Amino acid sequence: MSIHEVAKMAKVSIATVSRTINGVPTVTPQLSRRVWKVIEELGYYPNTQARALVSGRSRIFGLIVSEITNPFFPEIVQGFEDIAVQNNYEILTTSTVHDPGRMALSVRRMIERRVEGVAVVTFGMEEALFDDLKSRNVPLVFIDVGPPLPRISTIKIDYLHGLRQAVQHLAALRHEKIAFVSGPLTLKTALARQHAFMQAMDEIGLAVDPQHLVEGNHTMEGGIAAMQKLFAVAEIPTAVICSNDMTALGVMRESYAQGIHVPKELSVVGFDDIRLAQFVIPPLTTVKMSQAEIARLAFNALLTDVRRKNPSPTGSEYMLRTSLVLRDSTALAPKTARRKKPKAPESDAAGNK
Amino acid sequence: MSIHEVAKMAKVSIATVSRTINGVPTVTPQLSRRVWKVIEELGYYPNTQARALVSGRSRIFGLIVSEITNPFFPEIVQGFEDIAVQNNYEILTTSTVHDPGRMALSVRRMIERRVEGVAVVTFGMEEALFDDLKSRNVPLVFIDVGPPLPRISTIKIDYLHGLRQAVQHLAALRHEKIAFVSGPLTLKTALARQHAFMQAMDEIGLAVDPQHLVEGNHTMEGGIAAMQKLFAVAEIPTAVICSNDMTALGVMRESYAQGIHVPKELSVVGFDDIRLAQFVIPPLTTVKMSQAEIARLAFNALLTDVRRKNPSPTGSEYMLRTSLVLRDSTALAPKTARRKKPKAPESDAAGNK
DNA sequence: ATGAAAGCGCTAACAC
DNA sequence: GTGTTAGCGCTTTCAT
Repeated sequence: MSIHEVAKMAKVSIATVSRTINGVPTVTPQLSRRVWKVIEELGYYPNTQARALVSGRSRIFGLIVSEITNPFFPEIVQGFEDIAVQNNYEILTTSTVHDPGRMALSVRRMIERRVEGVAVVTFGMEEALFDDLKSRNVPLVFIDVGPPLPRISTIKIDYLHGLRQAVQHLAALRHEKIAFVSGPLTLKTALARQHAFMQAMDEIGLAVDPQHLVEGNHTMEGGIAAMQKLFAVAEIPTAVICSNDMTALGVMRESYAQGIHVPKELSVVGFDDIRLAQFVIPPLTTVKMSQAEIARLAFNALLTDVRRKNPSPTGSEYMLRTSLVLRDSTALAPKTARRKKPKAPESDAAGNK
Repeated sequence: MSIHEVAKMAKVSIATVSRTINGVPTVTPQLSRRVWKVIEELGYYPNTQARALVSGRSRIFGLIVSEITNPFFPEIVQGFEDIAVQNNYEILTTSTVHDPGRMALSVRRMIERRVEGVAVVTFGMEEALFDDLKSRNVPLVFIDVGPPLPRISTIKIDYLHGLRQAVQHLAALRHEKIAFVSGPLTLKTALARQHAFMQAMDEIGLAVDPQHLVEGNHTMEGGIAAMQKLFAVAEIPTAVICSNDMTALGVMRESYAQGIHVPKELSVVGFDDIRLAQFVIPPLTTVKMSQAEIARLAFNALLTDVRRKNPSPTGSEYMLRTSLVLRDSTALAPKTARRKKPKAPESDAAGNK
């Protein structure tokens, strides 16, 4: 079943069928109707491969994520698909699972399928992996990183805005000993978050105890470990801001295990605002970095670039604001800072004082 | 950059280049080396659209899921991608977000891209939506449902096996009043789970109090609501099995809110074993329905079907076992069944007795 | 063992 | 306004 059958049944040339489908205005309404009728009857759908081949436009955008099973990404994938669908684009999603080999393979798959652009939403990456894409002038969009090159867009995240709100929110609740659990400091984005936190603290004249700066790894386990470190130091914090929500969940979990009540004894703030943040107990106060918005910005960056005849030589930049979402994991600082746990082990520390 | 450039540089015909790439054995090793060398140098990647067009095989499988943002699905998507990559298949994932319109659109997108097969992993669906696919003889694989038609495979889930283990596990812990929170009973899969539960209870001679059978909706909110109902009845259960993990999380959350300790006062069992089940507090005992295995079975069903010349007239069936995973949300039944909450409202019921 | 050529289904000149 | 035709990049006969 091809355009030819439609043409034959409608008694027109294949060119007319093509024009009808593509809405070329020269086609007589009468003919157009006839053609559409046949198309419906036959249940004809154009072959996109043939279209792509002849037009040189695949109408596919690639989306590379770190790992689809990380709760941060599905919302982005969904958002990306939603907009793609509206624009008659298909989306080729690949998950690199933090494996450089898979990443390289992703790029290869993208090229083989002749995607028109690629959105790269990953934690950390080797830029060299994208050389094949760059040399082919495939529009690219990155988060936070990306050289000022033509056909390369960057979505900058304004970490400071949300983190400043978080810090000031805690300060308003009389917290002074505010800890920060970072992500892996090899990651630029993790570093940027930590810097933003430091700056926000500095702005309101709050000192950061070096012991209150601990490195996590953006996982729940990392949060648990970080929490253990934090509560082993002399001066225990009354609030902790985490570099991402999974870390915050880990901190909350460990707090629960240690019988430390959140938020009464410890305020916890996350970052990202993954869906799950609403559902944990207590619902997590966090800095929202809208995944839907990232998807939208990334898609539009690509679309804009594809349509552009002469790409700007310096690439394009987009900005995403972050902002605090208040939920129930933060509260007024306790009057007297909690001291280190008594050494005597309790058989049941969980939840009961 | 096309096969022609490679041919020219290697001083062979395009046919030879094609044969080399496709590993046709007639090509002289010497020529083959020459061609491969040029391919490397040029960074040439074959155009899959052209390949698909001429060969009639797109090397794409479709994967339709209910919603990628539901924690149940990402693991399936990842598993599917992993196997697809190994087999040089591309995967076109679409998320229907429970919208029949989006579902219809999904099917359309699949047809337009000429996928070679489609795996449908959704909660409930209108079979009619797949008529277009069926009439085109596109291999299909469904979970649990699916008519015995050629080119249609079904993955049957053995709910009973895991649920029987769950029930017997609880019985061994001296539980007798075991409640069940079902999914929406309009869903065949939800119904099947409930039936399996009933049967498992029946097998060991345990009666199910009708008040202990409440309908949820496979969301956390549904679990919360169900839990409230369950603890408003005269005879309060000591254990509750949930039709899926999200429901179980809701039940646990509401237990926490009501100050009911899990597992000391209430044992909770989930179903699915989503990744998150390991991370909640306490880690959830649940019936595992391996998402990776579903992905594997579905992909292989499709691959098998694609390769088959004469499809079996009755379709194929695959079976997936479920089995209990023990974690910390189940424990010995309390000696004396907890009674209904005292009417006097407590300002702080959470966690403290 | 290799090359020439037909053709997959479509779009876009170009004619009329 | 509509039809004819030349490819798009590849695979696959069919010759040689």
